[in-house]
Amino acid sequence: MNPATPSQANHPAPAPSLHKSRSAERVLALLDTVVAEGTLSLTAAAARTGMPVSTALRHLRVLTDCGYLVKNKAGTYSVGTSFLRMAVASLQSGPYARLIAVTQPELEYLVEVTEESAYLAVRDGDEAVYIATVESRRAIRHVGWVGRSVPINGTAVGEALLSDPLAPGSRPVPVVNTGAIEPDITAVSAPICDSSGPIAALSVLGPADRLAGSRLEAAATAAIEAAEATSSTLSSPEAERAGVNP
Amino acid sequence: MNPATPSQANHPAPAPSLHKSRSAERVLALLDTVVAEGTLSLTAAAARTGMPVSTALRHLRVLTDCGYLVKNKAGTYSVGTSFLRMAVASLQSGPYARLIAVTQPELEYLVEVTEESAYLAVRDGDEAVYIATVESRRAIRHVGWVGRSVPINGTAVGEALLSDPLAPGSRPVPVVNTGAIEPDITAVSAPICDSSGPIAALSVLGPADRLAGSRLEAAATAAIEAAEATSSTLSSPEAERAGVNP
DNA sequence: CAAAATGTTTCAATTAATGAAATAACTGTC
DNA sequence: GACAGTTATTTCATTAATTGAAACATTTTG
Repeated sequence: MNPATPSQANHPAPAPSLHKSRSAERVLALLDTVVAEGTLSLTAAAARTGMPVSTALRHLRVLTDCGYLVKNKAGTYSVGTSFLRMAVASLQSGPYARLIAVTQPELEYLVEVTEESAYLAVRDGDEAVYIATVESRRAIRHVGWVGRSVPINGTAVGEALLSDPLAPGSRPVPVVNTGAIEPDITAVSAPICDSSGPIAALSVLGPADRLAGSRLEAAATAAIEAAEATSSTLSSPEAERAGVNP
Repeated sequence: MNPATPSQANHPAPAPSLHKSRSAERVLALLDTVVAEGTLSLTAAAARTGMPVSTALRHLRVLTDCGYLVKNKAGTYSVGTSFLRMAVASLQSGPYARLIAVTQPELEYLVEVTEESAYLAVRDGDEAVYIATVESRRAIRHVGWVGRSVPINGTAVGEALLSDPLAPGSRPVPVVNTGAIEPDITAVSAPICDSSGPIAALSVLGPADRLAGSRLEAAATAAIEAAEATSSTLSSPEAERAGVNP
């Protein structure tokens, strides 16, 4: 339904031997699909994941029994409260909690300076996922990419995440790209790094005709500044926290 | 590890016949446990979910192969980017997206008026889950309950979610409770309703000695006001949106 | 360095997942 | 309100796929 859906589940299973849990994978694929689509009927879910309806039904039942999905009166499935609980918990206390918290003010700063929407992205295999945003306050603005993922090659965020800031003499360079995913959208990205390299990236996204010239330069400067600020904040005090409990 | 963990997975399986997918349930239990704990070793995860290590390992591998979990160099597991993607997507475009968006300014209003932390909660079976918050700006404040769930009985949120605002003549009543979950914490809750009853609740949480007397009354008034504002905003224009695509 | 704990692999037994087909419940149409 | 079409649910025999004890490897601890 999405004309260009850059994300979607997984086909990472070329492993020949070694027992793999099929139903497990299937149940996860189902969950993923429903979350991605927001709402899905049984047959649609079965079709999307390529499994027989009866099997899909059984697995969807497991998911609803556990509260991860909810079956609305129309018979369709959507995310349930148990999944919500996990979602907020993972954002609140997972490994990315600090990253997201630290980034928030920087995103706000970027929006203030550039008047465009700012995003935080992390790497996911050969894709980059946008996991947080502060939207521009202008009428025309870039919205709704949180939760989306884009290829890591040929995009500004991707290049930022792949850049090697450890290479001697290399200063952080903003990556600018126009029209990689959608035409007329320009992206400026800068990497957030720890000692081992880029772990995330900040992106400013806006209309290509507006995000250009001196405004583009300003955005590039601001992005690097914000990303470096984030990097140093992250590396400074309490370095690693694994557990959740206070 | 949590002294009192009110949440946690599920034992909803009294069904005698009818094939149920065991590995599916197990993989979800594993995912849930890791998300709840933030970081977990193989043996710990196996113990928590009560399955043999070799089985847990196999399922954890499925989860890491799909990117839902990540295996850090220490050998422990934490949530991965694919799960993050789902998490933010579910908050951004799921059935609760509108609720959360509409509630945000109301939470901010509550914090402004009461100077205490404000939460949004929804029902999850016989529990209530806090899914959003705006924190008080005071030095002593209530934090960190997002993602947590509390029993629906004997708590302020719970009672708000159970209240019946449709009963003729009943005005919304704030529910106040002190020390239900933790001593010295007072909660004020008001239900957000649609035509069929409460669908969520707003809560103001603060230290019992501070959230009392006239301040408590002010909080109660504000909570009701905010909840009613949310209710009417939700019910007014575009009533239902199921799909995600623009 | 020995001992203990934790992580990983193997493999045969059999459980438990699978999916085609039959049935039931809707949905819309005339 | 009956008909065709679509979608959801149940059944059930087959067998593929999951399981877990135990052996082995690796890391941590004393």
